[in-house]
Amino acid sequence: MRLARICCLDLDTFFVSVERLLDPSLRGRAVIVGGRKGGRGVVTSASYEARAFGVRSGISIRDATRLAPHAVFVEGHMNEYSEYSRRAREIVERYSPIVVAASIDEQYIDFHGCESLYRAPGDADDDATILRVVRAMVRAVEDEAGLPASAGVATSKSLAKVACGLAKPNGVRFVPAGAERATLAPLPVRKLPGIGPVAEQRLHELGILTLAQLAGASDLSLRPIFGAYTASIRRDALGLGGNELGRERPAFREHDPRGSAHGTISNERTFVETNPETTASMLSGLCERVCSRARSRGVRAGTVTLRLRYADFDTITRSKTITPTSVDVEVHRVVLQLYRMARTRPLPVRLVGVALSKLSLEPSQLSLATFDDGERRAKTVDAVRAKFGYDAVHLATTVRTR
DNA sequence: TCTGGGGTCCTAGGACCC
DNA sequence: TCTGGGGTCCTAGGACCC
Repeated sequence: MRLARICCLDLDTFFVSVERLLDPSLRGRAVIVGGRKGGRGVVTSASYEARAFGVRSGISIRDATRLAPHAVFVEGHMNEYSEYSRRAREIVERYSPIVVAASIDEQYIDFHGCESLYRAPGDADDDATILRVVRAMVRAVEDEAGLPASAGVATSKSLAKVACGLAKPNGVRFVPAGAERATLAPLPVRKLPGIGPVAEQRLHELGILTLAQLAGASDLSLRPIFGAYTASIRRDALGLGGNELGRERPAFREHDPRGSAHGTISNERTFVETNPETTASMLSGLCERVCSRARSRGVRAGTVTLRLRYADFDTITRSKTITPTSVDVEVHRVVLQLYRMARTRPLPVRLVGVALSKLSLEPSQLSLATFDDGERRAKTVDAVRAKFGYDAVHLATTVRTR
């Protein structure tokens, strides 16, 4: 028997909320996080007052400036966001032991089996119990961490997220077992997680506008759009998706002492290329950054990828499989090699990026003898940085520009 | 919508091996 | 020298999410 026990909790306009905690004078005003007024970059979070003027996450700061010139523009405080995210999570963990962070402002909570723990005389049934508890949890996040939140509760992870979207702002939406299909049917296809602008466009071309139409479409018509996802997209459109919470996002386990060999470590920078030296220095700095992060996670990279975006936005990647390493100079050597291969057009670049993947765990920290000279040098750099800060040491090829 | 930065996962062709 | 077919790895690109 499926029960509505999966909860998606999302912090409303999270970055804006934190900025308002740091500076209470921002309350009630149009606030846009992402960059200085009129500058480069995109909006990462906009208050509802700013949204009233058409400002959305993802649009350029320039456009946001045009739409809402009266708004307060802030660049953002990433370290504070992580700290507040952690606080919200601690509160949520009091309500269920099964919590998975999907991003800095979104968590999934499994309440299966929690009914008897929370049952109270006034509750009409177990659903009522869970709904009451979720409301209390949302209130606690708001009261104790100062962060307004919304929540959706449903039988599957996908529908819980959709329900959370319907609950915004600052609400709770409960979709009981049996009501899944009716809840999803009238919604535009774009509301379903996994359907982005490209799939939306292609579905529209087929005359498929709602999730009811999507659920009824033939496999043959959906295959070219969703490929391997076809079956799961259809299940989600019917509200029959799975109730597993999935993996914790690795970005939140950077300093996990156990280490995680999963995923990718990447850094990229958009900049104005004034001369070849700026680009060379940028690449060197990115290599240092990703390698430092790899070492802090206790992993080595088996693949190095260079990413390069030209001024016309054409983006290419070049990658190379290597003997696993986390040593800056070794990664840097490969990156320069890839850069020489990739940089073929006579156009300025606007972005460079370095990614490490095919990660493998380092041997035990105790056996220092297993590290080669490069690795021992890198560990010394890490020790110096731990004491004096990241910028205390750099490769000679990384020229400080700030 | 003239477009930041961090990720995940899928596709598809070619190399290489058996 | 030409002929299969399958498996796996590597590489490049792209959709999507927050």
